[in-house]
Parts: sequence; C-alpha cells; structure tokens
Amino acid sequence: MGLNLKPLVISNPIRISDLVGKVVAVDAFNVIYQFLATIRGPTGDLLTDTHGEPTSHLSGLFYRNINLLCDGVKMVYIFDGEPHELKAKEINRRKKAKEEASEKYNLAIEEGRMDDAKKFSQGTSILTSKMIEESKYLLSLLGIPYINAISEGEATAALLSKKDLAYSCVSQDYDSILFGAKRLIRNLTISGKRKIPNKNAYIDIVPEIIEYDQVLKINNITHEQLVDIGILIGTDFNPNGFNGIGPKNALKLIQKYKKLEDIEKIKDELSNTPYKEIREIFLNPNVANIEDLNIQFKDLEKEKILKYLCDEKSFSMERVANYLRRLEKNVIKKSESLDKWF
DNA sequence: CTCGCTGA
DNA sequence: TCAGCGAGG
Repeated sequence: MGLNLKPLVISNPIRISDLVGKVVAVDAFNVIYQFLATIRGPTGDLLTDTHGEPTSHLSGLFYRNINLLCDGVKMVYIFDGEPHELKAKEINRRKKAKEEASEKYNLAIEEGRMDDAKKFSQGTSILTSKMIEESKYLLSLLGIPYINAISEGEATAALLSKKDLAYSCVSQDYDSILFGAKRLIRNLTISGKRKIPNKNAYIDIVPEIIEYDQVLKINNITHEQLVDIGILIGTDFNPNGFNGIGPKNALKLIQKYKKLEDIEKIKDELSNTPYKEIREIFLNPNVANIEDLNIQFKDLEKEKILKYLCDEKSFSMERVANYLRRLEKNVIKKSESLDKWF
C-alpha cells in the first residue's frame, strides 16, 4: 500500500475553507477503498441494496461529496487504468492479504467473535468493475468530472497539480509526491474521530497538506533523489524495498551517496532490482496529454440521483432528499453572498 | 461515510 | 451540549 514517506515529510493542518473554489484531484480507488473499509454494519457486512448488492461505495461518495460541494471544493476524480507490469507482485500480495483477511473474518463470524469480525472485514474489500461503473455514474449525476487514467491514477493526479489544473492531489498514500505533484492533501475524505485499534481511545482526524517543494527543501534532495529514496524504502513496483532500510536510513544514504548506484552496501540487491525502470515510472509517467483531458464541472441532476439511489439502490428518500436540499440552500447562500459584492 | 438517539 | 454508539443499505 503505497510507500512510507511519512517520516520524511512535513504536513500542515488545512481547513476545508482554505479550499473554497479550488480544484483537487482525487485518487478515486484510494477513496473508494476507504469507504468500503469503513462503511460497514456492526459485524462488518457491507451496506447493500434489496438485491444484496453492495452500496457502501455509493453511500460514502454521496455523503462526502455533497459535503465538500457545500464547502465549495471542486473535485476531479482520477481512476486507475492498466497497472504497470512491475506492479504484478504488489497486486498479488494485496490479493493474498485479502484472502487471509477473509479467512479470519469467516472464522470470527463462525465463532461469534463479532468485534474481531468487524476488524478483519476491513481488509477484505474488493472493488469490482461493477462498483467502479456505479461510482462513475453517481459522480456524473453529482456533476463531478472524472478521468480514466492510462495507468497509475496518482500519476495523472500529479500531472494535474504540476500543470496547475488542480491545486492539490487527494489521497492517503504518498505516491503522488513521487510522481511530482506540487501538493498532497490527506484526510480530506475521512473525517471526525477514529478509534485507535485495540485501545479505548479516539483521535481527531484533520485534513493535512504536504508540499512537494518543502519535502525536497527540508531533506535537501532533488526529485530524482526522492524517487531513489522511495525505491530504497519500497514502492508498489518493488514492494519490500531493500533489506533493513527504512525511511530515515534511506534518506541518510541518498544524502551521503546521492544516488542508488553509488551505495556500495546495496550493490547486490540493486542488481536484482529494476531500479532504472522504476525511476522512469515516477519521473516520466505514463499519462495522457494535458490538452486531451476534458474536465467539466456540471450541475447535479437531482431527479436522477433520487431515482438511482432511492429506487434502484434502496437509499432512504428522506435522507437523500434532505442532503440534496442542503446543498441547494448552500449554493443559493453562496451566490447571495457573492451578489453583495456587486 | 453520516444521521439521530442517548445518557452524562 | 456533546461524545459515543448503532443504524443506514
């Protein structure tokens, strides 16, 4: 799951009101997986419609996006395309991890350990192509544009930020910074309090922003060197990184030796790592031409949303209508306060 | 994810 | 008034 850059970055809290009118490029898979992990019933089951089809992804997308739209944030969702072939190992590892989580989940259900069941269920989420299509459909009804990336979604999100078509990327993972994104916002689509695992305590989750320039500056490194650090720690394209090297160590090594080829003690391991190819993935990512990306923000289609979510997906008419009304009021209020200036 | 209820 | 919990789908 991404790479652990946390110890090497500075993150500053950001208020959602700082994002009014700004475009953010959202890592769609990352966000939807989060909804699938968190939006579950007391024993870890997903929300479903009357046919038993999962609806947790739609619930999360609907409520979260309406709130962000109310706050005046403009989202563009970026969906992953074909993964790079070097990602096969990582994809396989995730698949195995899910199978293991499913076994633990089933056993916990069988033995009536419902707390455990809920815990293990979070690791079992599978994002089907049907769920992806449903998510895209709901986004289009909400008037929120989305882009189908050629390959890694985070590469395309980073491109939007580099070209100032977006102010920032949005993801929990740090990969977009390696792709050269100017900014990354974390914790935008999760909110409030989170329980600390196995403890009876809660922490406040607040949105935070990470600046690319600042990351390079405080560590006194270049973009190329940041990518090399990522390769040492381990990326999706070389999942485990190098033996015994964590973020702090990786930084020290690159600060001292400047590049992977000059680090004597990793020579053998390096010869077994396609590091040149991985560098290329991050430094010359496979993305569309910026002119070919058609991003249009539209009005939401109220009737169609009600029809889709309530008639087809078993959402409560009252709740959905309430939410849509709240957004409408907000839009009116915003335009009124704007009118006062003229 | 979010709402709505509940008990301090 | 508000954190915490259960339900929604």
